[in-house]
Amino acid sequence: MQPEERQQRIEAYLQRVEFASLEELSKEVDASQSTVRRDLAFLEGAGNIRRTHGGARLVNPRSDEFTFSARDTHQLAEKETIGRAGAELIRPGESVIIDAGTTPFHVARNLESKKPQIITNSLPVANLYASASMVEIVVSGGVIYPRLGVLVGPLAVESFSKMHADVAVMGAGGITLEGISNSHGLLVEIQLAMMRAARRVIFCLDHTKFGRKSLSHVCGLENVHVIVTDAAAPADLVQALRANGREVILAAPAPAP
Amino acid sequence: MQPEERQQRIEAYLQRVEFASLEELSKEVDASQSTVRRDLAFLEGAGNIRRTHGGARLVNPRSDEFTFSARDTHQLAEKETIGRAGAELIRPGESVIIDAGTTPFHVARNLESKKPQIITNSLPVANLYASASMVEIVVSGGVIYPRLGVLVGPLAVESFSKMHADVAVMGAGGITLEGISNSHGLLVEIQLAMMRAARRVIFCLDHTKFGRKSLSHVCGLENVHVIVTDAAAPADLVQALRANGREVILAAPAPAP
DNA sequence: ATATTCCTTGCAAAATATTCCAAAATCTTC
DNA sequence: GAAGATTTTGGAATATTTTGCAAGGAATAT
Repeated sequence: MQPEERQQRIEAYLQRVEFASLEELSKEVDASQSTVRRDLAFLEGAGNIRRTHGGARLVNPRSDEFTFSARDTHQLAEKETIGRAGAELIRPGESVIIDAGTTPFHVARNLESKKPQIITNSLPVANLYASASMVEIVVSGGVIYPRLGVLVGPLAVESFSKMHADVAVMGAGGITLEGISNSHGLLVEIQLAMMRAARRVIFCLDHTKFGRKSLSHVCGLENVHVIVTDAAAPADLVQALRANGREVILAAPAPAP
Repeated sequence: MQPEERQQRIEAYLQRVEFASLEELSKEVDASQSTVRRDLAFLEGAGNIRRTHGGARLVNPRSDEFTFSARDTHQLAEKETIGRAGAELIRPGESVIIDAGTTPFHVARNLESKKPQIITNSLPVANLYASASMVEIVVSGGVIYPRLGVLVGPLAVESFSKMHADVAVMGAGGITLEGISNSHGLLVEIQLAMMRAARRVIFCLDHTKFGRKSLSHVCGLENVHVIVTDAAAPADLVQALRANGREVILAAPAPAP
């Protein structure tokens, strides 16, 4: 069997089962585990597959920044790190707009001690503090966009255009020197309304978003005040962003206790 | 079993039961308690789960855990029965306003096959269909009222006053011949807006609400078109309501499967 | 206050991954 | 075609991660 064919079969098989062990795969394509490992390493590089201890799993192409799958181990450590660093930027008692998306979600998680007023269109964020009375949380109206758990539509836009907040904590699908972009056109309008409603705009993006352009252009860099990312962000782009006048914060992993 | 699969199963199991002990979980996934602990620590980091002494619980439960659960558990069967009967009254494709509260929640649960458009200010209801694309869900804006998971405040009222729906499925704290009453004053204004927005108003109340008056008066009976309750409702009051011109439906328990 | 249960930490064993090497297969070049 | 170079493959040795267990300490119950 040709290597290419073998890799295709591995991918096809994972397409069916979502997850498979090494043994399973090596039997499926009739090759040694060493070979399958190499194939998986290659496929992982291509981005469609994710290796884990004991096997490999399909990385759902839809599972981008805005998809809240429970099984979202995508850059989890980085996002949590960014979440902590992002929360540092919020002063106690401020009103904070939290965007949909997993990275802003992690900021929200670390916000409890600041006793902020949170305004959001993200159901996961809303649920986060639905039972904790420390945090006041305002939910925008809107139609639920199925897989994302985000409220969208005119009602959502309208909600934000009537509000004012101290900070907006935003997420996105990509950032370049040309600006911010994200993968869901529906969200652009809402994100713009959020940014208009806030005095300070913080974008939280893990390093994989750097240099990437998603489908829809959101805004240029002039609307962005602070960018929080992790240490693995490409140094050249970070430097260029700083030269452009943006404050870029590289979040350091939590110190070992 | 692979770590990822195990973690998924833990999460799936918690989806079902909302809370589980270490022993329970370790038996469920057939791993040592140490391993389950580690998995839980990881899942907690991901934010979907909260560890407690003796086990773990879901952070954003898919049901009405935070509503009135302690009081509710022994009337669960009745409410489910009422929920089924209430759902019968909805025609396919209608737009339905769902009130906050556990009984309307149970109606919502039985509504999937009708492919309705749901409009609600209840987070539990919103979460119910957040990932199912069969049902379109519109969420009103508002401030989260902590333990109830309801959106309240001017934003919520305003949302409903701008909408029109076929039916409103309502809950309440009590019903007498004088009308409907509710224990949370904050909700009254919103309930009135909901009722104004709908052509048909259905109240779903278990038998314990009959003859009871709660703190705040909501409305007289003239605004109520249908009342759904369970078979244990006091016969005299039911009769009086019917004499008053209300349609009262006594929901019969579901036949054993 | 005592007892029990539960959580954390450190450790050794098992499972899995990585690296290295030789054999087989494939591709170059003549 | 054949000899040699290059790549690919399978296996073995070595690292790393994960798992289960046990001891000590914290939280909860009696």
